[in-house]
Amino acid sequence: MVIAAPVADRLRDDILRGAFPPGERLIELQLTERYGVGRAAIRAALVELDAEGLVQREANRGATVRRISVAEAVEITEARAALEGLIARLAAERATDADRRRLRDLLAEMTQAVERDDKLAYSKLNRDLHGSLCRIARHRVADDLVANLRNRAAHHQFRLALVPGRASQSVAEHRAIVDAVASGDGPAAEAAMRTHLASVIDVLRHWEAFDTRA
Amino acid sequence: MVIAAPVADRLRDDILRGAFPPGERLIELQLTERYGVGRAAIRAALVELDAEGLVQREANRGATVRRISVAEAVEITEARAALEGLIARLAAERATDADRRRLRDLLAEMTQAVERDDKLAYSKLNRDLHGSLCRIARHRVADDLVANLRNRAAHHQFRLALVPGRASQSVAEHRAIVDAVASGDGPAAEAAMRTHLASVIDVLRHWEAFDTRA
DNA sequence: GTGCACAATACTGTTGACGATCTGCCCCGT
DNA sequence: ACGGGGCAGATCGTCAACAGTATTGTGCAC
Repeated sequence: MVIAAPVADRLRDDILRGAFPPGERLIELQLTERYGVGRAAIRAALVELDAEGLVQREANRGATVRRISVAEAVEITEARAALEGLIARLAAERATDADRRRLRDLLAEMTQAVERDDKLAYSKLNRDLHGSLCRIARHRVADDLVANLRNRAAHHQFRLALVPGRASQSVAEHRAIVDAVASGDGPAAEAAMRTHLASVIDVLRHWEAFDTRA
Repeated sequence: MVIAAPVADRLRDDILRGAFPPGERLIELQLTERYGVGRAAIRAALVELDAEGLVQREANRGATVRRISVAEAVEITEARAALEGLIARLAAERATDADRRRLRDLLAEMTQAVERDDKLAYSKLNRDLHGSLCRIARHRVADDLVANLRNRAAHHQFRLALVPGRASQSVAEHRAIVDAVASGDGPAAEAAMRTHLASVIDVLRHWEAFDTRA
């Protein structure tokens, strides 16, 4: 976390980009070869990612990439709503004029991305916007927690971007957030962020009903 | 975290109960003797507690018990307010009749503890009440995050209980929370929980102004 | 007395090997 | 054919030893 742990960072990136799908076994000796470090370093990285909730370790059975059920993704998003609500409120109170301009620029780019139907760019801009709010809010504790929660649900977030019609609704919700932050209205920003994530939860719940049948 | 790591648990308990004060160096060889395990196990425990934010590790310089500034305790409590607000709301929606009775019993005991001026019992009941709400809310993700945040700020929480007149105000705030949860009013429970933690933050901020002078 | 180079110390970081435990498979009996 | 016991392979958990790095203490020049 604090100490430079390049191995954990690389492994985390690989898991998030899908190099190791959920449920995949993470065998220490294989990782040793892949990253060119000793088993002790791999072990430390696995303990760290276990604490982050990205991998699961069982005694004498090794580590696997943690599977996140839809129900758990809902919980994660609920927690995100609470914390990002706080962040949005603080961002509204602390944003400088430059910050406000930057948020509006990001929103404009998002709108264009939706018009171009460029899901990849939209997904990136989405992350940028949430990341910018975190930076503006200057709240280390909440930032770290939210970053972790986002990582945990990353797979489901990716799936979300592919839902037809989702992007246009999402951009409208983000517009409400940006408007509230730009006008310095903390409570409105918090409410808008909660509304946004509540709509994400709605989509997830929809899947839950569907997936449990399949 | 998931795996049985008795060493990390014991070390965490020892840190929380003050056996290792903030800033204390945690030397691996000494911990080896204290807990009767090899250095590898100690190392894993330190990585785990580092990820939890309880200890700080620096490259080639070892681990120390993390010092939590008052400013950081404020941030931690702000994040707690957001998450425990969610928990209180869910608890209000999900509490059974037995849960409601139990909460009222705890509140009655807290009132008596304040009348007896029994700060130790009050502190324990305080933890029990928050813990009960977490259990009732049945929200694993938020529970885990809150438990971690509480641990991180444990020292400041302890100091809080010693402020004169604090207990009577605190019990009034808890009464508002319990009343809202018992009557099944989710939004009111969330608001009451936020009010409670906002008053905790007020006390912390008071210290901040005082401590930075000293 | 003070500042600096240098050596001694203490501790961490890493490696390699060994024993313990679990999993999958084969063989055998029914 | 099917189920259970045992064997072999794979993998984790642990330990001891070595190398590398930061810190502390000492002596010397000024």
